[in-house]
Amino acid sequence: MGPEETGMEIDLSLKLDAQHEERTTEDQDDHHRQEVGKFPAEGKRETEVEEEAVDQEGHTTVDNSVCDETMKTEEISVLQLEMDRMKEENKALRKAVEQTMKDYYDLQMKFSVVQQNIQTKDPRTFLSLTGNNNSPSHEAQNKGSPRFLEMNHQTPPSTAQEDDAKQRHELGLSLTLQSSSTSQEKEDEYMGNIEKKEDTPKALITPMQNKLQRSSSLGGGISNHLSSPPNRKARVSVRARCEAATMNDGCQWRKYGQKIAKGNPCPRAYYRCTVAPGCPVRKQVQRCLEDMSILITTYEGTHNHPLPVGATAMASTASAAASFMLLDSSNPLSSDGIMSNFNRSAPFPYQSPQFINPSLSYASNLINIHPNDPSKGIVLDLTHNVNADARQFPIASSSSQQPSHSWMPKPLPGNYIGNNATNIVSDLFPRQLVEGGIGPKGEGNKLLAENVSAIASDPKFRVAVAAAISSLINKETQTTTTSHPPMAPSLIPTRDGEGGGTSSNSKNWILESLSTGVLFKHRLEDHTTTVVVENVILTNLRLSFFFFSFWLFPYFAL
DNA sequence: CGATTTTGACCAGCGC
DNA sequence: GCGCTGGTCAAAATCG
Repeated sequence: MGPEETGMEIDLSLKLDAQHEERTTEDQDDHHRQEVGKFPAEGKRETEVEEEAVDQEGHTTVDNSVCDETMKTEEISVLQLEMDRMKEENKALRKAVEQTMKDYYDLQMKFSVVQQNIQTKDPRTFLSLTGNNNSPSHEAQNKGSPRFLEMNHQTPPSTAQEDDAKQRHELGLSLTLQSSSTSQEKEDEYMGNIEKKEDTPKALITPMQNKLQRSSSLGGGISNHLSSPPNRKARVSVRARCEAATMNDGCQWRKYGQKIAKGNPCPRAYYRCTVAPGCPVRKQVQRCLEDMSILITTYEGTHNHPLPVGATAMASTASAAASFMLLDSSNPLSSDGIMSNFNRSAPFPYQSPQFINPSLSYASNLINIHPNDPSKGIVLDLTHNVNADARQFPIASSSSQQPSHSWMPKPLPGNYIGNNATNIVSDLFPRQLVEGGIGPKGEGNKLLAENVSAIASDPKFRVAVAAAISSLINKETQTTTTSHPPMAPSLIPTRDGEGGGTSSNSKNWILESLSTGVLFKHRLEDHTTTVVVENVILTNLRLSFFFFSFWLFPYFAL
């Protein structure tokens, strides 16, 4: 598995070989000494032997026995020479291996020192997806020196296709390293760092890979590449406006306790999952002190059962968020290389989002690691209302370099989460390209704006995206073209009577699954708008699934 | 009557 | 060691 193991294997085999060779050599030497007992010196050189033979020949009469003996001696000498040469070679190899091992351990030491330095600098981490944080509360939370988890899209599109499999393989490898480390020491170290009051038996915690696979079997499917993380409880807080006592997330919960927590007069309720007996998942529900309409739900743990359809997305989100937690560099795990691998192999859609487009402030309001206590996990903030605050659709266009459109014309009253979801979609696919067969620039912009608005509000687009992501995640990479995106009416809510059949605008979505992404073609009267969702999905299935489920979650939650 | 909720008791972790 | 706090347990109450 790991380099350590490989190294050990090599080392071991060579040592065995060496021992074997040495022993054989010694045996043969002994044998040689016994057979050719009259040679006084060990390892006598061939010339010397020959000389001696000649000397003997010169002084004795030709005798058959002597002749045989001489031939034998020559043969043995040749063998001995061969053995000497092999010994030398073996010595050199052993030196090389020792040097390699030494270098490896040196590097390992240096690496851990570097990791320690990084960790001691600032334990606070803020995970930002898109841009600046406009929320005052968030600004306050982010005071100090938060360390940004930059997940840049560093792979150029041209090489992305080629590197894709490699990258995923690499990611998988790094995760495998984590989950199946043979080093008991590392495991102990890790177990000491994770929540010490883990009351769930290890065996009960389902590896995320299995879980995601199960989830995907319900929600559209995800293939492999998701290696099991170590047994760490996922902990995700969701802030959402909700009038009811608890958010409907699709799972069955049973209340088992209630407490008045310090600092908040609203009681905190404790629930456990009752979908399957022994399911370790818990959730805590508490109203926000500042705004009683906000319900803070904290999920913890991993389901040990297939999820009800409605719960799939949320649970997947929790799982994926948990995997984000693993990327938190304050986490001991990341010191083993997940993060470095992740940075290398899992490019994030935005190039240093904080500095590229400050207006892309949305998702940073949505997802962050608990600012005061990273151990509390990830906070998904779904409470922000959507207003037309110049939220931009991050696209490039053939007719306009910087199109600026409000994403959704009107927020749906009382449906904050749904609106957010819509925006999430825009943030999820930042590399979308819209190529319109549009005329002059000004007019083009206008048309483009209309198109984009239409696209944004088209439930079919969501269906198409969902189907595409499902199929991609589910794949066996489909290279064939699928016309008319498969409908998933149960997943995507219809709005204003739309959905299901022909949409009101006679929109026609064509979905093509490309090796580098997904292509959506949309015919609106005489233009065809093409939306390409590139690479974002393919490059990192974990991220993609997180986004995917995050995007769909609000539909289930309502 | 079984499932669920309520609620006081209990326990463990943590800081002083 | 003690007190505080968060989390869980389990018996009683309630609900459908």
